[in-house]
Amino acid sequence: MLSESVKDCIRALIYLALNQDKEYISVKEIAVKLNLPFFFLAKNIQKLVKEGILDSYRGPKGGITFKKPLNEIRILDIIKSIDGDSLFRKCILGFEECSDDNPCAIHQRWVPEREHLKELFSQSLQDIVNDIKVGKVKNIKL
Amino acid sequence: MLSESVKDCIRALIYLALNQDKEYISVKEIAVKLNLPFFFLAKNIQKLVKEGILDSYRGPKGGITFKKPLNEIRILDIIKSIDGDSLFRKCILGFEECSDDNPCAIHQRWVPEREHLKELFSQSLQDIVNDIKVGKVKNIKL
DNA sequence: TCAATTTAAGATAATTTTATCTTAAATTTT
DNA sequence: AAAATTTAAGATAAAATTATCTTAAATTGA
Repeated sequence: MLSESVKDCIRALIYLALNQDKEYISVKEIAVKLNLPFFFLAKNIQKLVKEGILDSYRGPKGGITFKKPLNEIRILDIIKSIDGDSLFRKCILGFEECSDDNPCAIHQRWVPEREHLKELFSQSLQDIVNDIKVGKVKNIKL
Repeated sequence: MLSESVKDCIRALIYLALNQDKEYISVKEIAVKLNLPFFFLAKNIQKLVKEGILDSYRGPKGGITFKKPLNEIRILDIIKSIDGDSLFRKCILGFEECSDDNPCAIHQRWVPEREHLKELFSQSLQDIVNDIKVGKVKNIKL
């Protein structure tokens, strides 16, 4: 469903969102705290920097921080930046051209589900942070 | 979402379901008609034979046929046979242990969606064939 | 029986994804 | 200025997925 890269990045950004007090947080710290492979995470984080979701700063005291407010960063944006948007756009059976007029055998049942998925991932980091901070969800895994 | 193998198999089985008049249909015929790579399809079809979804018969006039009635073969069964059931069972962020008591940050929102997906794929080949034969869906791509 | 056809099984190869490493550049602290 | 820290970029490697091929076994029909 989601690639390893995306999963890592989502976790990293939730961690970052929950620790926004400091100016910059190093990728190293995130990798250690979340037990993620540093080099792999660093490479994927770079993509989010290029996409304009994160800002980065080198040197000691350097690290990454958000470039946008949390409520403007959706899980969907993270997924699109890393994996692309094919999951929310393409035919479930892989047909290049599959539409209402020219549907695959599952099209009419799949399209609403696809929209449903898109909605789910439209939750923002702010939404997630709220769930956690309000205590709606406890013993959260990061 | 779904592997190439699964997509090919679903398409192949829908084709098979729509052409059940003959006793056996060769994998070759399906591969040609659906423009699928023969060797790849043949290998994956073998798994469905082993899973008890299909029967096969060698030699000229040989091929494959269903081992169960169409209403007992769900898309879910095809997916499980080829890709496994992790999509419908595992945590969206990849945590091995993620439950209501010990959830990841997206758990509570993901679980209902996962159930929704499972329901979608619980449609049987018979359901799909009905949609097509009743003319509910036209210009279908196979 | 023999040739043709078709699945069975597994070896091999190509591609993509995931993971790791190396070097460089920027920045801070001493 | 020098040392330490951290991201940047891209090379390299490992693993998983996808694709192809080869040989064998079974079956049919001439």
